[in-house]
Amino acid sequence: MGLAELEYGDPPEMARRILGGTLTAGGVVVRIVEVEAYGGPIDGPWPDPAAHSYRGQTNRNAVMFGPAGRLYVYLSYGMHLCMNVSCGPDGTPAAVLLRAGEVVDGHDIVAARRPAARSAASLAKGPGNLGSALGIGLADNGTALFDADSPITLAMPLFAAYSDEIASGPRVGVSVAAEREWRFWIRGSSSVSSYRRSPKARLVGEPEA
DNA sequence: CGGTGGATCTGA
DNA sequence: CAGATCCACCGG
Repeated sequence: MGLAELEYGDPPEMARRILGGTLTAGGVVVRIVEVEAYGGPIDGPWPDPAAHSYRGQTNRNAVMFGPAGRLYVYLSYGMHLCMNVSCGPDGTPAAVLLRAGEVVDGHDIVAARRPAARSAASLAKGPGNLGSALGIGLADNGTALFDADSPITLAMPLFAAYSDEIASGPRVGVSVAAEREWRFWIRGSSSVSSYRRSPKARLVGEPEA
């Protein structure tokens, strides 16, 4: 069963549902322990100025405007490939950014890809490292994650994490809508990335320095 | 802390 | 077209 067969919730709800799910790609299995929710354009149900889709559809973000359960890959800061799962109905962009995971299988493969990792817990810690751990490329953009024949698949958790196991806070690196607590992680996981507020982050109405 | 790095978007 | 921006990471 994929996202499309479930009833849709708002992006934070979909983000919570994905927590604890497992991503599989080329012999590597990762359990997702940290995510962020992103909405869409100003005239949609979840206006979100921090979302790539906020200013409308472009060639890069087109996947988020399609059906749910597809992988949206983008290049961040010129060097890191980050992964999102589209989670809105077809035509209504919303996405969940996959920020960190615990490597469940394929440690050797990941270790070879991530020589800089200093511990097992940091192999897929942080969105760029997660993409690197799974060997994701821009060519994987658009992959149908709930198609068993896809090279990359996402399995939803059999049981949703209890809400007292999930913590939330402001999104990382987001300079607008910083008051919105749309980042979720599994409390106690050592693979959750360390929080860094965007250097430019301001709450709505907060005066400019 | 600073250096690194490239696709993408915006507005001339 | 050039310039600004961007949902980071690493080493020191």
